[in-house]
Amino acid sequence: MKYEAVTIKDIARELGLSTSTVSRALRDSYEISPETKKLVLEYAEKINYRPNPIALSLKEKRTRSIGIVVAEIANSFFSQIINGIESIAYDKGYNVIITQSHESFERELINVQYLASRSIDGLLISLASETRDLSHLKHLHERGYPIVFFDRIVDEINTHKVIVDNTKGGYDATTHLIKSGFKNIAALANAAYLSITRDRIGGYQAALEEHKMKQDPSLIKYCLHGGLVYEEVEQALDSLFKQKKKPDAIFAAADKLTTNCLRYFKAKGIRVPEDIAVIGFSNIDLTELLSPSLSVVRQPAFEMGQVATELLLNLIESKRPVKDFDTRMLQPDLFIRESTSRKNSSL
Amino acid sequence: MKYEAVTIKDIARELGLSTSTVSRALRDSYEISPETKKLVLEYAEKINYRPNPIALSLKEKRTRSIGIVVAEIANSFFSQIINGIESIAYDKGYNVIITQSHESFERELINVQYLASRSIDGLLISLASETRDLSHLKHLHERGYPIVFFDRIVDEINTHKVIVDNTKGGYDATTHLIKSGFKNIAALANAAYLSITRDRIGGYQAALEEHKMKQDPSLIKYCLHGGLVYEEVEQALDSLFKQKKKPDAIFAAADKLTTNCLRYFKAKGIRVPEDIAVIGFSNIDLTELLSPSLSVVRQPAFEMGQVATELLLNLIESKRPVKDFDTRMLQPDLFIRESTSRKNSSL
DNA sequence: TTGTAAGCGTTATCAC
DNA sequence: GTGATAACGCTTACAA
Repeated sequence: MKYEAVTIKDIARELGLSTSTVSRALRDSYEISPETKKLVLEYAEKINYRPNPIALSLKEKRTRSIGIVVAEIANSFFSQIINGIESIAYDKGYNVIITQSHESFERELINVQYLASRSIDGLLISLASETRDLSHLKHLHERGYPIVFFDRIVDEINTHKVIVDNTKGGYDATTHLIKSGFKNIAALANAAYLSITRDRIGGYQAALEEHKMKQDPSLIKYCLHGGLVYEEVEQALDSLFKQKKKPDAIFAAADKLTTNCLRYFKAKGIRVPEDIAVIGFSNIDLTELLSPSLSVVRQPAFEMGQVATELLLNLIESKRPVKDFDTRMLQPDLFIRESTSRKNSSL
Repeated sequence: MKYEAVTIKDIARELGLSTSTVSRALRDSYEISPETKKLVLEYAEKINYRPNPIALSLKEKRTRSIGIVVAEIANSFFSQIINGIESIAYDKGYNVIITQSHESFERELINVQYLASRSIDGLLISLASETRDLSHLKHLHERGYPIVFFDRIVDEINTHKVIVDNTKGGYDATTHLIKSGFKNIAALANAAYLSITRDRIGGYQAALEEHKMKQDPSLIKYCLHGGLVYEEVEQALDSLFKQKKKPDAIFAAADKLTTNCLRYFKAKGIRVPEDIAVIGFSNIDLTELLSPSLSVVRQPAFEMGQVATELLLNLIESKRPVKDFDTRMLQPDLFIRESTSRKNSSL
């Protein structure tokens, strides 16, 4: 069943006016007599006329919409970012179209192409963990299409970017574990080639180095899909715990990695923090309700969404091609709770 | 900076052909000579031509997109529904536009109008808790606009609907509490006029009645925004605990109500389940990691999204106006965990 | 086999 | 103060 909307033509025909008169009356143009305006506005109201944004987009070559690609809206970090994005976008009269990649390159490609071709005016994207080939984004960027990266960024494309200081986050988390007296600190990370992985693990390593702790590469495990599937985390942890020297603490460098880690320990009867301490890079909002309550590095996600959107709208509304691009770095916060507290701490 | 896409005109000009020839060549029409086709396709490929879907939409009066309005994507129930919706929609070649009402009537109105003004072919909606005036949806529905309601539905609009058996969910949860020996069972619900509230509380009351328990209206508290803001829940619980006869168990009839309830108990030092038992109507995926693990009524959210989408696509693709509408009712599941276990149970 | 023209809904420009 | 026309990008009768 096709839904037929009311158009300016319908109004014009009904009132015996031309479409241009109706159009002008609706936009309250000074050229139109008060009587005609009243007539048109009242009739439009009566039949509930709404301008067709598709037609407007075609004409104006802009849609007043921006597109988002994130891995998973079910992830608190991303849903908080989205709320930040919406808060700015709506204010400026832009609508927001949300899509999910589910960490799949193919899905990301489809979404980016759909969004770009649908003539959204600009794109906010955090890459899928599978994504290594960036040509789909490079093409768009080369043609002047406004893109802002957040969270998972890339060096190859020179545009605005918003991230948290991931190196510091990893460093702070690890330093906290070291100072709490843990000796054998493992790390569980997303795909190795992602910017967030590189930086967070970099911070972890820097902390170990600074405290003269020996570095054991076999203590770092990577999950290609960021722990989206439990089995991935299970496998990583299985192999971690099969080693002779078992870790006494673990730094989980992403949301899903953290929760699936906790699931694993619960399933295996491994106690936190008695048998192993856990600190997560996580924005889940139930951390204080977990058992034990969870120590985390938390990102200012809402703010990240806001900043990214402001940068994108700048790009979109700029009159001339933008050459100078910013990379904004926000600060993460460390929240220490029960999951990393050790009674026999050296502190 | 405006992004200028390649059009058929550009190709036509470059190759010295007419736009119609180019159009036909691109769609592999039988009328076009192999040589011309080859020429056009190769050049289109070379300059990375993509048809403008805005123009197509204007022409075809369809967008192959469907719109969603939910209260909050940060709510697991809704994000699971959305995943179900996407799973069907993508399969059928439809794209999905997600919007949030944040339980606000005004925001819902804006979203519905944006979506309906022909950016999408049909609408999937769960009402905002604030929404009492349905005229925005009635208008659309009367003009034949395809709408499917899920979760929070209304009687006044006759179209396809998908819900869970909320009455049974409320009944099962309450019966479980009664059988576990709790005597003074309170209920915390969303806005009173919502379908889900009516049914879930109806089930709660039916269970009390069946077991000849006295019904105390002051044990039922309503939160106008479904517990979206903590203060709302705090206020409800404060007033609940100020009463002389304090509840020994509580049935929290929605996701955010449940988690904010737990937050409140944690803050006040009220132990669960020793001081009060808690059962939630919730799809959060961390229930087993909470302390104590949480008993819940869980909805088949993914499936609900799938069913709703199938119904919507039927409406959209139907050749004639649909007169017969379905209300599909799915079954909720009861998961019993620690938060409702009482040592001195009568069982 | 290819080109011309109309139309989708809207607005800007130019007439009257 | 109002109307006719062209244009946005595309498809499709209808002509040639």
